[in-house]
Amino acid sequence: MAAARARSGERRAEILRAALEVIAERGYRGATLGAVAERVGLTQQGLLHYFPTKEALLVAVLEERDQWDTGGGTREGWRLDLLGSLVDYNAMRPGIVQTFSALLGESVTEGHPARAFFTRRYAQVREEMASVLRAEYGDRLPGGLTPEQAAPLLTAVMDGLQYQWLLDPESVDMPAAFRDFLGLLGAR
Amino acid sequence: MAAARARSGERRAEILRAALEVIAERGYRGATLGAVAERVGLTQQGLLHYFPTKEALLVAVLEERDQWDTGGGTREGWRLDLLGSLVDYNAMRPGIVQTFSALLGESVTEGHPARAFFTRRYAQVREEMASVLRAEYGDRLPGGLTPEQAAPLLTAVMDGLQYQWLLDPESVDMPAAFRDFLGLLGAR
DNA sequence: ATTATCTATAGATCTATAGATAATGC
DNA sequence: ATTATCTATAGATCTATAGATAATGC
Repeated sequence: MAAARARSGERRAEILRAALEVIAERGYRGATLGAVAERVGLTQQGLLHYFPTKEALLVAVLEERDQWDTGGGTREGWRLDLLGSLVDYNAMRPGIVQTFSALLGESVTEGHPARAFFTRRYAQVREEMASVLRAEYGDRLPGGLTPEQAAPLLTAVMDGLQYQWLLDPESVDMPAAFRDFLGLLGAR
Repeated sequence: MAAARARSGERRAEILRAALEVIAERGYRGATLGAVAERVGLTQQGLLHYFPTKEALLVAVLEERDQWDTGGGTREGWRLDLLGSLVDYNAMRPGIVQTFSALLGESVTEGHPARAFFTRRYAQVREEMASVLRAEYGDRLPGGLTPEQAAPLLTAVMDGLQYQWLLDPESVDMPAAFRDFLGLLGAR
């Protein structure tokens, strides 16, 4: 069959895309291998040929998502004014934001396979944020905080706004609110 | 049996406590009626005598939790300096925070029974926060934002810090970080 | 009578394993 | 040979319904 001509790498990418959608809709625990398989025209058992367990599929989704989040590059090179644009960009991708937010919420439950991933990720994001802030402002921001104090707040605002926005996009202007916060950090 | 002497109201309260624990550990979708029942020494079918469906149990948990969150009273009467204490208090109740955070995360998925609850709740919390801020500062906070601009940020910081703290309590001093943020809002 | 619980069980799912079959690449 | 898929199926669960039994409150 012509469709079967797709190389293995493409098939895996298709599956990851489908998994991202299904997780956005139902979370990881609520997602089923069957639902993901159906979206790519495979049986559930056919899908297990590419990812041997449901957990392996989640891990692959997380690894890919972490790259997307940084726009392909590292967060290392970021500048503060790019953060606002990142939030603009996220506001155009509700599906991705929803996958991420659903997984973050689930990850605090016991034995969740994404827990270690998120713990590690946040430690890293806080460090990178602090370093971006230090590059911009030095050891003390105009608002009075140190980069290390501001970093967890910056991260918290991004995540917290995402939930409010996902639940009620009409009422919450996520990018504007985030810029308000950036203004607060940088106001002298 | 002596244990059977507990009145129906007490039994329901026991079940709600157990449900809160199980949801903290596994989320709503991951929680099973059997696990909740076991904790109160009932069979799964016995539990369904008190709450006819799993969803009815969740709704009851949410209603009770919303009261706890306000410390028993309304949020209406709050003053800004009490918010810091609320976060101190939350830092002593990781189980409750975890239940709440797990449900919030799940609630953005499709058809989740807590979704309407959270949407309503956040609209209300933003209004109440704005009104607290207006009572304290008038139409413009020292940091330069209006109460309506600051309210979603305040809410976002609380929620976002909770996730970072649940994932890594050693690395995140949630109450201190929240006070840093309050300082930012109120700094002239 | 009503309330509290239990046993039995139907009816749905879900993940993962086993093993067959067909196509692809040497 | 290896890769891609499929059918069959084992083995676990899970929610919810039906109906019995025992205790409680009039």
